[in-house]
Formats: sequence, structure tokens, C-alpha cells
Amino acid sequence: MAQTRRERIREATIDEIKSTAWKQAGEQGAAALSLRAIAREMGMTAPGLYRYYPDRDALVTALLIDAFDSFSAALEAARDACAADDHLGRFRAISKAYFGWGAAHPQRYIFLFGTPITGYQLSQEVAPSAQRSFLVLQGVIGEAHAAGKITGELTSLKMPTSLKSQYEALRKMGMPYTPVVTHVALSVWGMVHGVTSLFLYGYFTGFLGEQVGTFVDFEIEKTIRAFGLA
Amino acid sequence: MAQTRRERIREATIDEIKSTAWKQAGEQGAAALSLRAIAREMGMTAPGLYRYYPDRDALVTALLIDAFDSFSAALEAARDACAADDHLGRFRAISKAYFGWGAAHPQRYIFLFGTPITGYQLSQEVAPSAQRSFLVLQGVIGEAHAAGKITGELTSLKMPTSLKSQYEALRKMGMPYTPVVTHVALSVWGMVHGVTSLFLYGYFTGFLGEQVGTFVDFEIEKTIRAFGLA
DNA sequence: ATAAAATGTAAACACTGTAAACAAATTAAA
DNA sequence: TTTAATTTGTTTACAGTGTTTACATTTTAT
Repeated sequence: MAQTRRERIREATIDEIKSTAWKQAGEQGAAALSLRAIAREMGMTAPGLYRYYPDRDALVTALLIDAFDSFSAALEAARDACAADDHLGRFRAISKAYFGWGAAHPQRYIFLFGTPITGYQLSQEVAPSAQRSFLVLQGVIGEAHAAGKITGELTSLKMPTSLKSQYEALRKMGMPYTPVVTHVALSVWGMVHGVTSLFLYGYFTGFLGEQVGTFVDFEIEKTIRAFGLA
Repeated sequence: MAQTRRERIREATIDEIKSTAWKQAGEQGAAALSLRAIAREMGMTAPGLYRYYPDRDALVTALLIDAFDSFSAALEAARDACAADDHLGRFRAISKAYFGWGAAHPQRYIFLFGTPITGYQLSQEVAPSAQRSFLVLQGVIGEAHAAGKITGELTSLKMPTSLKSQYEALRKMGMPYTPVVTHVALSVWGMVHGVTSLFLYGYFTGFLGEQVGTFVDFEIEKTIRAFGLA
């Protein structure tokens, strides 16, 4: 059923609210989001925004979902630029895309993975979008593992039984991957998030200067070796 | 020369301001720091605080320095609990202490390594305190390397020349460690910061539940193997 | 005792998010 | 087509914030 005229206008207004919010977040940081400033730039008054979002948190949640979707799409695009059987290529691609997206959209990355905004309580609504980005990583690793392309000795380190049974419990609840795959995915996520956020917060610039990208690439190659990815 | 009475009272007031700030930061998050709320709890009015800190940012800076010092002290204590020639033990100790301090003081860790607070511009005053914590890590790795205790094949991966010359430039400017040591230290920092912050922001709990500590310990052991630490 | 310095308060300004009441415009129903 | 209902926006107001200014008070030094 086609959209009615009013629905069209409403969606356009919502889009304008969000794009204005992103614009201001990009200029002054996501933590400085101000409903009044958004309304001012849109040529309306602040209480009018409450016809579209019940409160500031709801707007933040909507922005989080959009950012996670954009992030996931970037990872998926990088993955799909490599052949499905090129597991090493896909892993390298999404790892670089992860850091690359963060470096290209620092405010958004910090918005997603940084400190929750003043008083903002993370809504459960964002969970599906957040998990989607992780599933890209888990999927690539999962298929590589299924194809026998993860042969590193580190992978065969004896995993503590309590950890393994935790992963197996997840599997019973619907997670489609083995303990090793889940563990490797979490491990890679930790590494790449660590270097990305330390970089974005400026803790690397004093040490690495312009060579941050080289550093990250080198770390990715090290991870590939450590897990014996081929 | 002994402190005058006024100086004593002044320092006590400063301590009360900071401890009140920490108390409130621990309850509602560091981003919700409010000068008025601090003053209220102290039984004075907000403008009075301006006799101690020129503005809110200055208080935030003071808290950052204190938190970094506490963090560094925890790392150093963990290091010194092992013999100076037990390089593997020292590395394991500071790595665990890093995550352990974050888990024990989530608000402080997020305060240090999370999103800068609304409008807060990171002051250069905190740089020395921040570097001190990194120097603990770099020092342990540096001494292990000097003792020939880092023999992993990953370490001998050909480092890109641009990255190596960046590290060597740092050395000429006073950094007391070789490119390999600096690189390993940054790498470990990235890993341990990544898992710590992902955990503190709640992204791990859905996957790992109560097994987060086990996961981190396992990651540390993996890193030890990867770098061939002994 | 007097001057100076340090420390606090009260009032005010410019912001913020949000709620209530009301007006205008748009759509749906009679 | 007239009437009623819904949606969208504004105006006004309240409580909160960081910060400045002017003033009073206490403490220290001369």
C-alpha cells in the first residue's frame, strides 16, 4: 500500500532531524547533541521534535541503529568484494574495513562504541543492529573454519572447559558457530576495536603519527599468522 | 616549610571536591558530573567551586590525572609483585592487572579511555600521567626483550620500513626502547584495551556471561605464546 | 589596628531537556 | 460538503546546567 502524503512528509522530517543531528555530531561530537540546536537549524522550535521522538534518548537510539547499520553495510560490502571461497581475503578485507570505517567516521564509531551519552541508557532496540556487525565477522571466520582454513597452533591451545561450555551453551540457544569460531571472532573483535578506539581517542598519534594505518595492517597480518588463516 | 593552616584547609576542600565528584561519577557515570550537584552535596554553592577550579574542564583534568596515577600505581604494584628477572610473570601480572583494574573501577576506566566528556578538550596536563601507565608496559616488555626472552616468530615478521623508521624517530627523541619493543607494547595495549572496553560497555556479556575473566586470561596466554615470551 | 588576600554567597545570564496548553493545518467521517 | 478527529507545530513555563559579576565575610599579613 502506497504511502499517504502525510507519511511521506513525516519521513522526510525524520530524515532531516537525523541528518541535522549527524551534522552537528560531526562538528562538535556526539555527546553535544542538542535538541534545541537541531530544531533551531531546522527552523522550528524544540518541543516540535517531540512529535517525532518521545525524548532525547529515543533520537539517540535511532541514530545508533542507523550508525550500526551503516557500519555493518560497510563490513558486508568489503566482504562481498572478495570471492566466497577466498577466506583469507575476506578476513583481511573486513578487518581493514572495520578500522577504515572508524577512521573515516570517527564521530560515528565513538558514538557506537564509546561512552554512553550523558544519562543515556542503552536501549534493547539497538541490539539486533549491533549483533549484525558482529555476525559479519563471525560468519567469515565460521566459513573459513568450516573450510579448514584455520590451522594455527594458537587455535589448538587448550581452551578452558568453563569457557568452552559457555560457547556451547550459546550454540544451543541458536548461535550457529562452534566454540573455536566464536572465540576467534571475539578475539579479533577485541584486537581491532582496541587499536581503532585507541587511535580515535588520540592515544596512538604520539607514537605512530601518520603510520597508524601501517600499524593496523601489520597487526592484521600478525593475527592472520597467529590463527593460521589461509 | 610546613603548610600554613589555610593551605591545609584548601587541600582538604580540594580533596572533598574530588572525592565527591568520584562518588557521583561512580553512581551516575562520569559524564553526568555536575558542579552544582557536587557543591550541593558539600553544603556550599556552585560558584564557590570556582575558587578551586577555573571551570569544569579543570576539575575533569584533575580527576583524569588522579585516575591515571591510580591506574599506573596498580600496574606497577602488579609488576613489582614479581621478581625483576621473571619477565613472563611480570608481563602476565600487568596484563591481568590492566583488565582487573578496569573491571574493578569501570567508571574510572571509561573515564580515562572512553569518550571525552561533553565539550571537554583533553588537556596536555594529563599526558605525563597517561604515558606513565604505558611506560610500565613498555618497560616490562623492554627488559624481557633485552634479556632475550621474546623469541616468537611473529616478532620477526618483517616490519614495514615506514613503521620501523617511525619507531626509530621516537627513539631519537628520547624513547628508550627499540622498534620491536615499542611495537609489541602498542600491540598488547591495543588487545588488552579492546577486550577491557568491550567488556565494560557490555558488548561481551551476551557472549561470555560470567566467563569474561577466563576469556581475558586465555587471550593473555595466547599473546604470550604469539610473542614467544618466556 | 589596618590593609590585603582568600573564600564564600546571592543574583543573574544563557543554555539545556521537557511538559502543558493552545492554535493551525490536514485528513476522515457524516 | 460540512463536521469531527487527528496531526503538527508554537507559546509559555519549569527545573536543571555552567558560568560571571558584585558583594559580604573571614582569615592572614603588615
